[in-house]
Amino acid sequence: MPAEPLSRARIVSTAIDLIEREGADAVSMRAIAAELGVGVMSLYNHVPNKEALLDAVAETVLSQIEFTDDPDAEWTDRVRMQALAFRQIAHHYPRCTMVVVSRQLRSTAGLLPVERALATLRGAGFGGDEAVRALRVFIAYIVGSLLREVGVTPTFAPVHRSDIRVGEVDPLLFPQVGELAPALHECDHEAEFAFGLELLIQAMALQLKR
Amino acid sequence: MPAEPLSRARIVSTAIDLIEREGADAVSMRAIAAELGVGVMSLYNHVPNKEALLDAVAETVLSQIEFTDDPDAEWTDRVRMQALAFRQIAHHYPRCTMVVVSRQLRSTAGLLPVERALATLRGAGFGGDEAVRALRVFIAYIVGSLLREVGVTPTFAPVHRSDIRVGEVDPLLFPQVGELAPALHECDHEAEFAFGLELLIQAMALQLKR
DNA sequence: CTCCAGAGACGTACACCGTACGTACGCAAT
DNA sequence: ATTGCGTACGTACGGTGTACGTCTCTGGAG
Repeated sequence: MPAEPLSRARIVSTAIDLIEREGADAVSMRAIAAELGVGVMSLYNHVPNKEALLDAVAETVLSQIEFTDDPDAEWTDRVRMQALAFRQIAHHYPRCTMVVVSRQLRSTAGLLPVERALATLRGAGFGGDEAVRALRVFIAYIVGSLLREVGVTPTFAPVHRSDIRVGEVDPLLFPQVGELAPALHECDHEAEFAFGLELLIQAMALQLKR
Repeated sequence: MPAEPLSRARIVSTAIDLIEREGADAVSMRAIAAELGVGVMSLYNHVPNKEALLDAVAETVLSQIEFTDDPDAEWTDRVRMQALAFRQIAHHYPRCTMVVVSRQLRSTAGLLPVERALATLRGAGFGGDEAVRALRVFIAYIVGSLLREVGVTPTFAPVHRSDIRVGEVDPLLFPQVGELAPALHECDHEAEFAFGLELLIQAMALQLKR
């Protein structure tokens, strides 16, 4: 029973599964090897080290973004679509998001979204430098939003179960936080993301008319 | 030579130093203990575990934000000030930024900026839910920007030394990236941050007039 | 003064981590 | 038949966080 021959792809795939199932911290070479029913050191025949493996994880996740780009649509719609596509994979691989975002890739998978976004922005009429600046703003917002969404960053989302101790903050020291506790504790991630995205897109459009 | 008696504050402080000097990955209980000329397990008399220590690091850094808030100023100016104050400590403790940002604090130090921002926004005329939404957008943008700035997130900033191989990307696959490589490889972090921040503030102001 | 309790510093030990290195096996080319 | 290479694997080393037991010191109570 040769069981399938152990390949880089299979290793990366089970790494992703493991991250999604048990979290990024629980990923170890030993755990991955055990999952595959294989000796630990066998992994190193296909992957130079753990860092490279995590790069591959990021790349694989990133390459699954489904861009459905309509070249005839308004640039605002196209930018929105790209941002939402990005968010969608983060939603699909929530525990991998931190790994993806915190690792700069110079590979095709990493550069493709950048290329796409720059093309869209320049097609809209932005100059080269302007397009780069705009892209950076969008990326910052998207990354920040996704990190909140997957719970690494604060903002009181109900990331993990309740300390529904709403009244636990001192309302004398923190009157606003106290009063707005209900709003702070619930978060429709999709709506919040869309709100800020729309804000940015409108601001960009306004910027363009000058 | 009793050398000063080893306290939680001293531990946190040398942890911060160590992070800034050697990076967040290099921080271990043993390294901190060695730095203090102390046994490893002595640390646990003042800190329950490493997680709590990193929380304390985040809290300490956060508590050093200098808010110079002028209650008579325009709310736009006040929001800008708060965002810049936040960025400033990240600039002062670059290697700690990731630690600060990736750890949600329910403590005073973590809640104070939130309280402040909410008060400012509501004072400007935003409703409760609107203020929360606005704050979330700002936080997302700030967090995303800081992560780029300290080099954990991509975007081609010259975070570390050169692969000034500008021509290394295939200009056929990535014409935009190829053409805009110079712009992509240089990044005036402060200007970029200010640009997006202004964009957001203006968009918010526009949102307010309705 | 003695005595004793509590606190803090520390050493040892364990389980786990990434991975360098050496070994064993199967298949392709010589 | 022999050689060589690629792959799987075990062992081992130096690192990690921390549970536990021990030692020493200090500051009141008797």
